[in-house]
Amino acid sequence: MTISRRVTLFDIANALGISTGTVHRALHGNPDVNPMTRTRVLQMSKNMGYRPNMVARLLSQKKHFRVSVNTLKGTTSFWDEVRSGIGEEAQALGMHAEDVEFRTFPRLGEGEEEAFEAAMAAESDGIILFPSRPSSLRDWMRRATRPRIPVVCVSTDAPETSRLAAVSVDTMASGSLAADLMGRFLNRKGKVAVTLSALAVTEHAEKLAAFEKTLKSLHSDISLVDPIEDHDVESEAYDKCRKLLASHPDLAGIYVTTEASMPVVEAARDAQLLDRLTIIATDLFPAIIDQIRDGNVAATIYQRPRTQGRLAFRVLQEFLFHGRGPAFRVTLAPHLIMRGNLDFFLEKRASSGTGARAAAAANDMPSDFAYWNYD
Amino acid sequence: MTISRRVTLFDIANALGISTGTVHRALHGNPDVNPMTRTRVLQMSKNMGYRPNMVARLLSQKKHFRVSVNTLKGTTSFWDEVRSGIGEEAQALGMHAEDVEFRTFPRLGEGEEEAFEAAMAAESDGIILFPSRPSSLRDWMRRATRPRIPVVCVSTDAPETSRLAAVSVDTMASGSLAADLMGRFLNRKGKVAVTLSALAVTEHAEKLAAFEKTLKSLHSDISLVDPIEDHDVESEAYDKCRKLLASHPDLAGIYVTTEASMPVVEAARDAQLLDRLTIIATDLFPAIIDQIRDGNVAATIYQRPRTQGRLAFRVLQEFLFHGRGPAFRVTLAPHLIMRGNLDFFLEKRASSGTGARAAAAANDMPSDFAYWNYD
DNA sequence: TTGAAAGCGATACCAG
DNA sequence: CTGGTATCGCTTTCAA
Repeated sequence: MTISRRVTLFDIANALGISTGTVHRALHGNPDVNPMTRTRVLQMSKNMGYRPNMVARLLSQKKHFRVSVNTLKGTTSFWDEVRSGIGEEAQALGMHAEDVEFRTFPRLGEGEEEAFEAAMAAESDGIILFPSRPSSLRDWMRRATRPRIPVVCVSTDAPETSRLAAVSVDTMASGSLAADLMGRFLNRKGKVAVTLSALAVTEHAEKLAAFEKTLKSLHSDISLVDPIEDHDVESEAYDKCRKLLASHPDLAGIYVTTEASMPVVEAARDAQLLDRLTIIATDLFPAIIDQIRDGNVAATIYQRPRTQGRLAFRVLQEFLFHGRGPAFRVTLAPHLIMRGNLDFFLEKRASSGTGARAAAAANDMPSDFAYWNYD
Repeated sequence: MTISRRVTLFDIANALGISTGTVHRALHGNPDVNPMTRTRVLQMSKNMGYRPNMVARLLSQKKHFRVSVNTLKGTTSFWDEVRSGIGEEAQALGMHAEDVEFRTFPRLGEGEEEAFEAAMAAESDGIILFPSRPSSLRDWMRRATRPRIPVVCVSTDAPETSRLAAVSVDTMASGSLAADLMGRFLNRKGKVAVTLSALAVTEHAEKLAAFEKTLKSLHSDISLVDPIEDHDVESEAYDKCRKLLASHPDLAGIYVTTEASMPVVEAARDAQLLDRLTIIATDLFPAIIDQIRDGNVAATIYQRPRTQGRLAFRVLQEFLFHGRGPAFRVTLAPHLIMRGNLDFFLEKRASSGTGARAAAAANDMPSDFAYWNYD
């Protein structure tokens, strides 16, 4: 049996001898429809295997959403990548530049609220944001002018807010992978430490927990000292690391769960311990590249910011267009980058922006070659 | 300056006092248009910042493409994953099940041509296929009834054919990562081997080359013996491995670039060398899971078949809808799976199919929650 | 509670 | 070469 043409609203209406308007209303649970006709429509729709044509739906709804992207200013390449992932997906889905408004704030917790309120004031239909201070976000969201504006968190979750979803790396997988690698690199013995921003940050606590658990179960001869909290302050990270190395001169490895691996490297270098230490870092940024090349950092766990951005946008637009969700937590498997495969990542990343832009310039048309650079 | 409404074809036509038809033709390089009007249109379109509405375009084109997916039968979970990735993306993009026809062939080079011709006979608008015998594919494509049917290769490329694109893992990154890991796991010394299907297969040759190169540059004290070609025959892999282990009893590691890691494990076990050997495998399938759990396989380089499928579909549909391409080679960074993070991958994979299906069942509506399971 | 009809923004065909 | 118009499938008034 071959179904040649797709079944449309019209087909159902026709088969039932009613109008497409009624079919539409029945299918969408509109209260003003005779229960009798509703069941008949539902039945027929099922029989005929009706599936709505999303494209037609979008066109007729002529929805032009405006989304605000509130993230940290771009010195850290992480957020540049996130933004470019969002931009790519927005283009691929045919959104215009005017529809995506980027608002940045300079530092953790600084200007974040202003950005949020600017987004509300601009009547954004949805917000993608980095909740640098989850607890404050909670407050803003509660007393927001429009209470149910969909918010998607990137990189970090903001628990107990009414956010639509949170997109982040799979923290458990990250911590576990780091632990297993560490164990192997150290020949299954030695003493290791973990640094993180704060135990109160869910993601970091999870990485630590996973790291610890995997170490215990797979490499039980490796011992773990107390975690270091740097509170996102470079000097604190450095100082605490120096102290750590002083009190544990036999330390064999450090797993840095945040981007703050440079202070750790520097502390190790200043303590003359750098070459005895196996460092597993997180993410990719200019300064760490050389450290990987020089062999000071054994590996880094790449959280794929571009893909995080892309997913965040998809989740949001899925909700905006189809009302689907919430998707609570969307997690992403991290990539492992070592000296061996470092260059391939750098290449991929470099070709990315330009590739798409070149294509766009060539035909003077919007490009959605986003998939070129899928990582 | 705030642009309130999107500029449409009609706006341009209006501003110029001409019709939308002419604007459309001018914008699309139609030869039958006065060069004078064309430049005026192009100019105006640029000034007004026109960008086509993809949704409207799709609807008006009302193209119902039929694509054929020709892959290896599903005992290997690899191809099941590829197919499900294709299916997910097809759904997400609003295609119906009838529009994607899966044709499978039982073994390498067996029934492949029949599948290809069936696809042609069925008047498919595009084909996604695994070119198990690239050279034969070349012939079929040359004497195909319809000469320019777009073909996207998955997993392996078929060079010198007029294929639209090939989607595969980044072979260089894979080989390099394997090499660096191997070096670290072995403390930078020892003798290692590589197994592959055949040197004639580009992808395998590339993995080997990258492995060798990275070994040389990063771990020069590790020596590499001649590669083993198993020609996709399990017994050949086993036999050659036994021979290898007999002649090199001091072998410290093996990098298996193909899915055929079980014969290697068995050969090593039968030679009583399994626990002295560090094996780095490729991909994830039922049998290997236990080997990873038991510590017989140190790590596996996962080629993300589901994502390969997804990308293959996107490339094809991009071409079908917008005439874009070719994209020659689309590569994907591999994932590293070890004992530590194995369970997270299994979980992700498990929740995938069911998650989407559950959601679909729940609202009795098509689901495109593909992003749940982005890996 | 239902039907009829007007869009949404592009494509494509037919006249002129 | 260009204008006019039907069309794609769905949503959304406006009457009845």
